[in-house]
Amino acid sequence: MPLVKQLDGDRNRMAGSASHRSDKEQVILDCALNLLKETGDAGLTMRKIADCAGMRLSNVQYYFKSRDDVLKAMVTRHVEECTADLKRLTREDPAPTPRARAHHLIRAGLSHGMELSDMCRIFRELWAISSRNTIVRDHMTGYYLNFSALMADFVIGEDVDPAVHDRVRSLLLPFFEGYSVTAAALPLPMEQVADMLTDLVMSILAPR
Amino acid sequence: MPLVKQLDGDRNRMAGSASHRSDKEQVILDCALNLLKETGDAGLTMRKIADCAGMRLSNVQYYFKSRDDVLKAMVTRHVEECTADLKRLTREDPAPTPRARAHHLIRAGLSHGMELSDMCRIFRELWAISSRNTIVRDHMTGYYLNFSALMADFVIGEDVDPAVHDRVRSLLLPFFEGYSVTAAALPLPMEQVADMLTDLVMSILAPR
DNA sequence: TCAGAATTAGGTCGATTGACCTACAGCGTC
DNA sequence: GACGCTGTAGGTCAATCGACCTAATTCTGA
Repeated sequence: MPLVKQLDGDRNRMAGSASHRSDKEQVILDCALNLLKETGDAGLTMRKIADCAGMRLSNVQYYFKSRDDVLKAMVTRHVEECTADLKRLTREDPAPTPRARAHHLIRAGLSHGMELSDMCRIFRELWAISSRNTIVRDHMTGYYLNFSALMADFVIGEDVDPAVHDRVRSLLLPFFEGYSVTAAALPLPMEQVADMLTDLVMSILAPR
Repeated sequence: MPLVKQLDGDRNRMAGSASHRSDKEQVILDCALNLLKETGDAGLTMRKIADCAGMRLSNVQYYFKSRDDVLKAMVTRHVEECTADLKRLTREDPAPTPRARAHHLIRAGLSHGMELSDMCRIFRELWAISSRNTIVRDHMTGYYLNFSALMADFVIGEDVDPAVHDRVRSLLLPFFEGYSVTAAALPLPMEQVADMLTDLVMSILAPR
């Protein structure tokens, strides 16, 4: 049941992901993420985390000796999960053509922003925090680098012209993130935006 | 630099020396915006505002009776200034072709995000706050509606096919906002992203 | 079985916060 | 000269914060 930190280092060595941390640590990070989403950076306090997790303040501080440690671990886990979500999506859809794959990916990406999902709320907080926190900023940048490459791989494969690959990444990543904060102010419904963006991706793949 | 708030009705107040009040209010809002940018929502406190503005806490509270009132006034003023900036930009550039105007606008828009400008830092904070604050969210949505329409007007004029107008807005606005948080993770330098985005806008104007 | 490590309980501490309050100076008006 | 309003000063208040501390308790491995 318990077994905590000694194993942490061991597991983390392997291929850099998905380490099994203790149950309590997971509960703490769950609560921290939830609090960040609901109340923002200012509302994310050690006491509220303890309250939400059903433990004492000192116990939370036993697992994470400072608030900043909670933040770091929380961000690390969150971006890993987002990456895993994308990988799952790309494995699920066997669409045969680049256009079909692009459209499927784009619809999924935009629908997150459309509904102001939990994920988007969390990212808004992380963007703000990353303005002032180098560690969070580095995690975000690394996540985006990986995420955008995975998207382009899915849509057009990995062995096409690298310049085309780069352009697809440089279109999809900013657009997805920006859509999540501007969706409510756009004149077109999501479906039409998705169609337009799909067309734009295709125009990159086959320039006139 | 200021010139924004004059129109809000403070002038035609009965008591004399009404401009005194306006001046102090502006100083307070300047300090609040600066604090938001530097220290985030959590670091924006009434006492720090007073400290920065060189007045007593009670004096700040005389002009804005609660922290939330400061926030509202600050956001109102900020989005007004950003809109004025865009209008200035569109008036300055007399480029004759849609492509030249689009490129000029895009270069300006992306360069903000590229350098993590003050404006971008503030918007990151506002996005986070707007997840939990209806008033801020409404101000942001209104700003984006107006801003994206101004951009499309500038690039293609106001009397083209409304569907084309809507598509240009729906491409530029999300991309600009998203670029400001993903620029560091994109494989292409800003210039190439600007060229690509310009091409994409033109492909919307003249579909094959 | 039992020493020591892992975990939990229950505080204390100084610092900071927003809201609120009273006092008072300067001013124009009645 | 009394009054009312604006603006400023200075302070109180309960609430909350992160960090830290000590002691008890539970678990584990030799």
